[in-house]
Amino acid sequence: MNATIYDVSRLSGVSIATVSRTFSNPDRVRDATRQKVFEAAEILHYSPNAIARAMARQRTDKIAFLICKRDATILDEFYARICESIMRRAIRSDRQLVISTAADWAQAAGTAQNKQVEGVILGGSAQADMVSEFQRKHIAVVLVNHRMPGFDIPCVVSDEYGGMRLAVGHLLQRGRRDIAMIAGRISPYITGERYNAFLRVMGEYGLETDARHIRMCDPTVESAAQTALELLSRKDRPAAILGGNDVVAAGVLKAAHRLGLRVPEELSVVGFDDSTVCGMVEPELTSVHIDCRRIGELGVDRLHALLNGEDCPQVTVVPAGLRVRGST
Amino acid sequence: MNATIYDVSRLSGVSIATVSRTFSNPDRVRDATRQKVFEAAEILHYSPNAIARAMARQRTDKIAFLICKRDATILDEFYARICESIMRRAIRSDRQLVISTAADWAQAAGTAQNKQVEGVILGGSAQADMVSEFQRKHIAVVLVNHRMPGFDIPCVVSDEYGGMRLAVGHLLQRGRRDIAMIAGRISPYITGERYNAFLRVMGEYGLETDARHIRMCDPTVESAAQTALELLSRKDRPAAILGGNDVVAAGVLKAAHRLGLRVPEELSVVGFDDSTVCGMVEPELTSVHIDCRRIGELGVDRLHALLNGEDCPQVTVVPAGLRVRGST
DNA sequence: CGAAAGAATGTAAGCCTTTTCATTTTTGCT
DNA sequence: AGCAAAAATGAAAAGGCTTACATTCTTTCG
Repeated sequence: MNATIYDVSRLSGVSIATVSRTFSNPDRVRDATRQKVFEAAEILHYSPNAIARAMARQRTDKIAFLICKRDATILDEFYARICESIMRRAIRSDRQLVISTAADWAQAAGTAQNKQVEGVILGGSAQADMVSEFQRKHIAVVLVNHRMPGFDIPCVVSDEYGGMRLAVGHLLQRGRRDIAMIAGRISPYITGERYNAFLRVMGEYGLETDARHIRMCDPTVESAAQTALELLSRKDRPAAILGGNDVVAAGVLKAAHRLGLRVPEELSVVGFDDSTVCGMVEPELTSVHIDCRRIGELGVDRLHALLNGEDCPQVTVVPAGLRVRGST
Repeated sequence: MNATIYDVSRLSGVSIATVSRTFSNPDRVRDATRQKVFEAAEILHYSPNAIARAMARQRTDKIAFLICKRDATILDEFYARICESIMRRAIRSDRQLVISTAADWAQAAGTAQNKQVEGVILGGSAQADMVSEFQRKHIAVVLVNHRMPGFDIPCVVSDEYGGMRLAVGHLLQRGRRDIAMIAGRISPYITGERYNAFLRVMGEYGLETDARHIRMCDPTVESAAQTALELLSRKDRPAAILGGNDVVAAGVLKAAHRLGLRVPEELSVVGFDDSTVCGMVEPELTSVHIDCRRIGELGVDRLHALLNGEDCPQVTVVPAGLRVRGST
């Protein structure tokens, strides 16, 4: 149906080898020849068949960003940002990016298998067995927002601890010592990381962390608001609440509003992710800035390094920042 | 490197044709044979090479969702939702989905070309020439959130007019007759559609639309807030403002807050899209609900219909709804 | 039990490139 | 002009699978 290299060869009067070279290695053919070939190709609307090419070369020059719906979803601005950044970076490279979802990681692996892609960026909590599966298939892997101790895989993560330190430090500066945390049930890795960071940082500042001041909730505003409501209705209510992410923090703001608590006068609220909602709520939300852009870029870079046989750091930690706004 | 059909053939003692059939047409081989083959495959970690298969069959069974960064981005919750829905629907089908971005449509077309995918769902404002390009390559196309009069392409869009009618009707019920609109510069299609719908609906209700009450702004809270500030500072300020989407509406809320205008008592605000921010702002935002989920599903369904040679409606309009919340 | 029909399997060609190696043409120099 | 070296080109094999067609094995039933 579509023109092939043979058609072009016939029309232009050169061999198929030369046609092939004209497209994949233009400076290896003479100017005049190249022109003849391009002309013929133009007439026939020919363009190389990527599949046949992949077949012959035994490589596709494709990489994938794999998202597992169970762990991460693009509906979460956090992941959407990473995804966006990966796209942006990949566009400028000589490898094509495909984004692929799957119901579960097993299916995702299947999708990526069979040399359809040479490398994958795994977003969300990958499992060890699936990573080995990839490695056995000689598919390069890098992890974003996740790490896998004991595995020989580059990963790029945000400095959750550093971010938490900034947040808590800032609250202390504002005179808040009685700090609670509501950890939204986001991806297991992030949730765990932030939770541990909180405990550690509080410990380092010599603050006690009342177990009742650490709560878990579903990652919805409503759930967060409910949880915050409980926390704030108690006599010994905290002076500040850290949300596991901005949605949770928005929920806290909501709860405060319902209780008539003024923010930041009577309660300080800090979120995580520095997403666009921070600027939409009232007061605007102080939030730990996660550099999703950088995470995505580095993810792509690491994968390219791996594929190019360059050496490549195992763990890359991207610094976090703090955007101070009206809620503290 | 990886096992091929030949290896399996050798180990299991059957011909490569039988191995092939075992994988792509299991019930065309005898039970005993199938088992032998699967066993051998298991041992060799064999799985069919998708590229070779595509080469032989002259088809990939892949479809793509193409996003052009210029027009649509996954960072916009609206598109993220559609994207998510497309993924969800595609997972359950027998065709694989790849999501692909490109700096511009030309590049996107290149990506999809060459029979790497059999069909594409185009998100955002596609251009006529690119669509013809696809058609010449025999790649099926469906449009989501866009239509292309005069072209033979199924498209699925939201009923923006119906949504607008609900919104304006609701405001009138609340006694607001002096209604302004701030159209965020979102995708050209959506922006235009909502703008036109506004004019038309206002006309139908016999309301005059002061040209000064229709504004354009960048799709950021700040820009929207600025624009709203101007609108609301005037002596003859409107009694209600329609935001072109929720982000814009959130900006309006912000402006109202700055001016000390109480919402909804002194100003009603309605957004578009019914995104998650609606529940986060104070007061919660009344918004026109766009059924992104359905749009995505139908997009996939239409494409499948097209590829299966079934007939397929040209234009599908998905009804919009109205979620009334505190801002009106 | 044997023939005919049907099911299972095998053979080999084809899908469209790339790439190695051999061959031809061009170039650069003396 | 003539020769070696370099550049351009061509012939052919390879890449892993599917599938039409031919062949062999099983059933079925008179």
